[in-house]
Amino acid sequence: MLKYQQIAAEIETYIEEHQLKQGDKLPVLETLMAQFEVSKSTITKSLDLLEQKGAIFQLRGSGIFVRKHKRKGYLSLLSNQGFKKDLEDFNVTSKVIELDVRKPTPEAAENLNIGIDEDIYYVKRVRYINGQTLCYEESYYNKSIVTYLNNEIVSHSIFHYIREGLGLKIGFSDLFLHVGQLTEEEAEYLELEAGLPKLYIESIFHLTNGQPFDYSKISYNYEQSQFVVQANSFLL
Amino acid sequence: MLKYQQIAAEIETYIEEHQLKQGDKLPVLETLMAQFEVSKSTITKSLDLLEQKGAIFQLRGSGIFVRKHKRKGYLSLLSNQGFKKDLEDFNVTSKVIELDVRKPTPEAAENLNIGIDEDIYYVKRVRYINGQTLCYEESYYNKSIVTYLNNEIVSHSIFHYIREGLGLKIGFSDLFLHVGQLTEEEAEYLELEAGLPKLYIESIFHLTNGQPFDYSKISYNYEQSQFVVQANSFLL
DNA sequence: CAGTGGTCTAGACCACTAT
DNA sequence: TAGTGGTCTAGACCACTGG
Repeated sequence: MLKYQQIAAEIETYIEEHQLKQGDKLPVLETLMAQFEVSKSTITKSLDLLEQKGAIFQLRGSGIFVRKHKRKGYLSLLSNQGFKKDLEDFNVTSKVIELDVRKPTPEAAENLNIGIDEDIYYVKRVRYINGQTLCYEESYYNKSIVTYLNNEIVSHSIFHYIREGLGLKIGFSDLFLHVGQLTEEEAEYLELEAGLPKLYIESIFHLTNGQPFDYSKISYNYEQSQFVVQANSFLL
Repeated sequence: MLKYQQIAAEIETYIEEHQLKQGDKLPVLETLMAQFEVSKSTITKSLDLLEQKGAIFQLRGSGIFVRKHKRKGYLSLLSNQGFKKDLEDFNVTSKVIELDVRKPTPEAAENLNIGIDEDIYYVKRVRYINGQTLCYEESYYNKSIVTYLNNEIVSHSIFHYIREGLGLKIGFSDLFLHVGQLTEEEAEYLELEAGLPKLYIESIFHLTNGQPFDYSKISYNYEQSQFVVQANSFLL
């Protein structure tokens, strides 16, 4: 682990363990430099990381302060992390409805940046959190990248398998969010009524080299859909 | 304007003007250093900024590439920018329903970090975008910070006035997002039916020194509620 | 293994905050 | 105006990608 990541992690742990609150002051730069025995730039990089994550804020001429929101139970939506791993703290299970190799829809081909004659894995799932329906999901995986999937893999974490099993490096994603109403089919899978609200997300995941490998359309149970965004500076 | 911001802006303009697409390669670091006559760290900082914004991605050992999503008409939701200024490109107007000085609700006092006996400005508005209803909004401003508001200010951009008129520096915000159903009152103001979906956002805005000055509860017309998140690395 | 991006340093100098 | 964070430099060295 890199120095600046290590230091960021340690500072975060420190804040956690000492139960520091919003506005509490951290040691000044010089102290931190001495304490961690690194140069100013390295400390600065650590602090910038924590600032991005919404853990602290820095005020030139004044100091470094803890930043914290008080509410629990929200999914953190950060531009540099995507949906956080918070979900994994809960018991998430999946029921596989369909899994096969087929040709992509024109829409899927477009988003995966492939021809409509190339193979993809098609996966349809319903996911549950603590026994309640979480989302209904249709996914398309570029088969020339994600070369193999089976029922076992798909009913657990596909992404974990992609990283660990296939050794691929996931880089970044584009998420498109809408609010809408459940269709009959979605409502049935989510055990809700048609016409009720849904959070609908289309996502495209890319490897670190920019190749898209997964295009998914997901409808979330609105009762489970609450998240927090910690925003920083403003260009407004 | 700082060097690294200036350079980032120029690179972004360059991408725009040359209509570069996802995957197009930018010059290597050494070239950029020479071209802008700055040190490596400065270029790196510019590029990191652009990477955060989702404009490029960098691949060690390979190069610097353009990153772009194709869809238009989405509000960009970035952790380091909040809701982007995209909205200002459209014609947004406001109708003020209520505006007065009063005592905060316990909830507002809690979120503004003040006592329930201190004064706040209470504002209720409906906002329109291109003639359609955009959102219904209830806001509480800490009067000891936002010392004056009137109908004229409130029917235009309150934040613009806070920055320019009052000379305050806005630092960061916490947004809490939910999906839900419109109440009778909200539906009436938004010219929709009760029970239809809504995007509901509670937001708390802080000055650069961490003081909260605005607590707002906003219900968005779901037809206007679509946004994009460009996420980067993964801790998953 | 050549090319390229990433980390880290030591230090000069600048800009903002609070008193 | 003292204290504190932010920018920028020049350069050494490291780590990854792809032919």
